[in-house]
Amino acid sequence: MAVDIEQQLAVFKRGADELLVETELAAKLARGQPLRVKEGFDPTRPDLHLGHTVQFNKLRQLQDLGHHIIFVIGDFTGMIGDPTGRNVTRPALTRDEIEANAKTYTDQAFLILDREKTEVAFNSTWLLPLGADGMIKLAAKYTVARMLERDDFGKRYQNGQPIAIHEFLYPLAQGYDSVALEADIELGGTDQKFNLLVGRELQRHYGQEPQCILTLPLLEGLDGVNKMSKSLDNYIGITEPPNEIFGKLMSISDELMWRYYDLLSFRPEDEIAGLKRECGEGRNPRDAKVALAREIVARFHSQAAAEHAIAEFDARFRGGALPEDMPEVTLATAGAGLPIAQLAKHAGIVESTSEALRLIAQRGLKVDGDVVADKGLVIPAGRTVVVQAGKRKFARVTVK
RNA sequence: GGAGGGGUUCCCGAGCGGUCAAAGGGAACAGACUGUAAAUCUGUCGGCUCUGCCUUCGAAGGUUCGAAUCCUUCCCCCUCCA
Repeated sequence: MAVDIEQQLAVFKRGADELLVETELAAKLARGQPLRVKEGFDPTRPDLHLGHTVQFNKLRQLQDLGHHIIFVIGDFTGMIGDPTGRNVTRPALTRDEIEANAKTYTDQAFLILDREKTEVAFNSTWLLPLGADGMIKLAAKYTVARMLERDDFGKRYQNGQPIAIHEFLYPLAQGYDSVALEADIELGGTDQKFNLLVGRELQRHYGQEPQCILTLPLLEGLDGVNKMSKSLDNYIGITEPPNEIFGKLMSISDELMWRYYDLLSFRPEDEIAGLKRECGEGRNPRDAKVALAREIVARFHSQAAAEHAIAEFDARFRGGALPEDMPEVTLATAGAGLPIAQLAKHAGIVESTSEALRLIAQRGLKVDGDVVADKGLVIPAGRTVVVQAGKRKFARVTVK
């Protein structure tokens, strides 16, 4: 702990939404011991996207300050089930599946965090032994009124939407994690604030010094409005191919780009401010976007992959070239050839022949670069063509 | 346990015997414009062997020439009372 407290606090707070309670954190830091920093993750969805990495980035910064990171896999809380109500019950994951998910999850996290210095913990380790009686005792420590303070619950309650009882157990279980781990501070997204506060409360009940809370902003998804999530399909997955990540980043709005700079870039703050100023003075924001996309691709793949993505992007969208990689499909035909609509559907670039016909009507379907004008077009057996739906979907199809 | 309200196409939400594949909005998709920006404008937005046919309005039956709309039973959700 060579770094002084003021400097440390600045690192904690950079880009953060809220720090509770700063004076408490300063006191903890003053002891000169590494803090036990906890954050929980739900392993039911193993694919991580850039939104998750906002959290990882901060954990990494704290790790670099010498603090002890505890990466909690919510295997028990995951079992409680999906809190959004109307969804079908999630099939219970087996132990093996959970472990497999956890592994892909942590492997991805370790693209940012230092594997050697990170403690990975499964919360079933301490929650399972609680048993029904332990859970009841735990539940006795909180009231329904306080639960309804949670924005999400309160709104649903007021709007007449269902809240299942077990959903109340979720914050309690998560809060108990902090007790079991004797966390000094817990991180989470702003939507986690309530759950994090429950942790504080429970620690008091169990005679511990309450944890501090650091919330980080939720990253907006590609639409720039909703938070990034897989279910909204507005995400950039960190295991996606370089060209995908690059392309998706290039498609965001300028406004959103600056947001991404703030939350995702490792560049110094003044450098980002400089870029922003240049664009304000007339530099094409596209340049800044390329720089951001390059940085992100390089982080999850490599510098070479990033340069390559830029080159292909230019060739494709400035030069009009075809993408390097596209699905190769071979389709059998019973007759002399395949009608274009069916071909597009079976090639997987449209959902249905109806959609293909609509696209044709709107001049959005191309064969070998030419707009398909005739919906009756038949591709004869023996030919190989490149079909394109819209700007992004391609396939090379051979008719046999 | 009692009383009332409700379940409509991806989402919200109109429709309440025929003119309904179902208004309107959102999302999404395509085209124009561009920096593959965003915004805007135009169009599309169940499926198919597509000038026609088939399947949708919680589920299953029924009434009717004809049902998302009426009846019966069932399932689910909400509110108030107990």
